[in-house]
Amino acid sequence: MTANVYCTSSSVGRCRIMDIREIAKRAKVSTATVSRAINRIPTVDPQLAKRVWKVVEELGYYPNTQARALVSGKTRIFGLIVSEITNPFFPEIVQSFEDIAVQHNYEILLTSTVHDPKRMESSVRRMIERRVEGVAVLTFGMEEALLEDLRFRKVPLVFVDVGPPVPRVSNIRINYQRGIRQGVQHLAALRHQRIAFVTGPLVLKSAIARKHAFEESVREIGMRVEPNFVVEGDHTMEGGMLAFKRLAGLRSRPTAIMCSNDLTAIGVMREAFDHGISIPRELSVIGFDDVRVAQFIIPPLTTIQMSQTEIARLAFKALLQDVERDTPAANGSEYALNTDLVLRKSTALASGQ
Amino acid sequence: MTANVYCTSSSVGRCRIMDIREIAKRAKVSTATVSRAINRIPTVDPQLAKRVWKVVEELGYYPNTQARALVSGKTRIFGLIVSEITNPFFPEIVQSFEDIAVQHNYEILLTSTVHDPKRMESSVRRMIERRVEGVAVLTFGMEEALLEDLRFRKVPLVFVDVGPPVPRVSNIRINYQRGIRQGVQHLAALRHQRIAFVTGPLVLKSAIARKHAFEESVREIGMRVEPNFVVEGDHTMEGGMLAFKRLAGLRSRPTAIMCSNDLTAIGVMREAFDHGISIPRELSVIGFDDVRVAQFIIPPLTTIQMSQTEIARLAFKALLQDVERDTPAANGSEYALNTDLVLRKSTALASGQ
DNA sequence: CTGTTAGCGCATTCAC
DNA sequence: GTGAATGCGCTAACAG
Repeated sequence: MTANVYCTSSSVGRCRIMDIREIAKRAKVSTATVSRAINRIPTVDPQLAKRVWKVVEELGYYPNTQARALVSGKTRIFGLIVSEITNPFFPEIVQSFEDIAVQHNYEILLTSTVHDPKRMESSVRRMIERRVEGVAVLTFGMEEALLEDLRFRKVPLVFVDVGPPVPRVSNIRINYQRGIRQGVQHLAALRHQRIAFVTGPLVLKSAIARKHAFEESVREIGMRVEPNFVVEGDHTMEGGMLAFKRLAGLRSRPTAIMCSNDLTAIGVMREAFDHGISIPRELSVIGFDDVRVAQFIIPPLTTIQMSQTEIARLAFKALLQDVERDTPAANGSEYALNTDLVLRKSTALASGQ
Repeated sequence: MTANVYCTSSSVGRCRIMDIREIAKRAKVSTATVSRAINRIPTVDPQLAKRVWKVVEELGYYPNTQARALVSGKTRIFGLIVSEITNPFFPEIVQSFEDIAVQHNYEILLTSTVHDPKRMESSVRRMIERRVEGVAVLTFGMEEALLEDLRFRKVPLVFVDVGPPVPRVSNIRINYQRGIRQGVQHLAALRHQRIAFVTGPLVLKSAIARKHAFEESVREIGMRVEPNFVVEGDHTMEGGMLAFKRLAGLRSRPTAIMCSNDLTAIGVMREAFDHGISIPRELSVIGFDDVRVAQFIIPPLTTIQMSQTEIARLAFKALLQDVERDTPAANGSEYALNTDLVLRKSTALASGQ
């Protein structure tokens, strides 16, 4: 394809890109016909359509999406708000989301809040300004105030895990209990009596939910949760290291540690290594998320999987459904997502027994 | 801020968002004045400006960027093409790039090629359709054909590392030699005689450049490169594992392995672990990139750092400069970026000596 | 089935 | 310093 442009003498050194009129002129049809041909409206005469496409190809013409959006009211952009793209949990989702978006001719407006309310606010503003047709919120529990601005504008929303049960908002509910129960029972079966849990930042609903799931799972099997064994982390590797230090300082140390996410687990393992503690021989560790790198660290991390691909798929589906429906839609849809333990090499029989 | 909208009876159940006319009406000024006020044109009467802003705030009005772009010809979008967002090297760049973009009121159109020529092509198409004002290409060496389409449309481009020296294209040249030489000399100082190198995919110019830098550095200190010790990887952890298997199968095994990127190094370490080989006691490993997780794996990875923040900063700067210049710009700018060894715990004295 | 026409929401001429 | 009018590139009525 030769991407031709034509230059007007008036525009010094600046070449005007083709517009629909130029295509129409060269194909000897009206602009309306060009528009129809390009949008593959079936009622257009195949002869003409072919002529149009020929010119389009020859000149490397690409419709101006801004103009298109302006008149049609459809921008074909979905917003994607994540807490931080540098958390390895998110890139997989972004990738999958993009894959699907490309298939559906949608574009993505990706913003991250970096846990900063100001950035959260600006994210929402950017979404509104660009007139996204829907927004997937993957912050796992930040301010719901933001939501109001979007909801008010009737922008379809899908929340992962933490969405409030308000009308017109879809939710992907995650069954934390299932995977975490599997983890706890796995450790119990390995004769661990002293199981610790490093939480995420407890301002996040998802972190609270995981903590509750842990406590519930422990109680289910007739054990009690030692308060000292539940320490707050922040879902970073540094936080995991800090948490381990606190745990290591205890008189009676845990023989197993479950973590609210994989980064935390990696930090815990790293700090344990610095303390000369061998994993899994002296300490069992279980993560959460199953980020890609989890299977490559040493030892490979036993963790609880939450399918990133599936999250992306469901989120996109929810948004697309809302957009394609012409009736305003009474209630958002609800999706459920399971979590499951995946066994690797970071757990073993409790040593002291 | 109360994001008011007004509903017309004609639009059943659908509320019209404010437009500039509605603001003008309520502020009792013309649309031109509203436009000027919003764009902070200094010649507008402060009284009127205040009146306009008051209404804007009250109604939660956000200008329609599509319309704005259409008339001004400026979309305020920069494209960012990466090879794959799931490679932990990129999220940091994306994050930094976004941070800067937000400051400058730019939006990012992020696309990944996933090493697929089709996706590369569609990336370029998406960029053109959305009329981005510039594109940063961080694929480290994919087809340059794509470039033509953009270059032809006079879209400012900045390449990292692999840009051809064509007019109107900026480049961020990376000094691989510097960091890799440091790595090689570090290993030599540790008395390693048998140093292997796991390359990236050799279709990538950046991978070739790293390999050359390695070979050159080895020769510089009077050693020769054992051909068997240079094996091709693919910049993934799986590739690293495979590469190590090949290296482990050699009669005379290397005592140190340098890798073309950190993922490869992590794969190598992982496979070495499976072979019961202890790092760094029996094998020294050096990575490249210094991704965040490198400092948290066990043992912490000695690697060659290439500042992701700096890459993002330079790329954005190059684009912005091109955009703000009104004269078409003869030649793109050239930037240089250094690489440096960062010592951690994955290297040690050669054991067999 | 095709062409003509009228906006989409805004920035930017021009008169005033 | 302000307002009325024009057009950015395209789609959707409508008329033919």
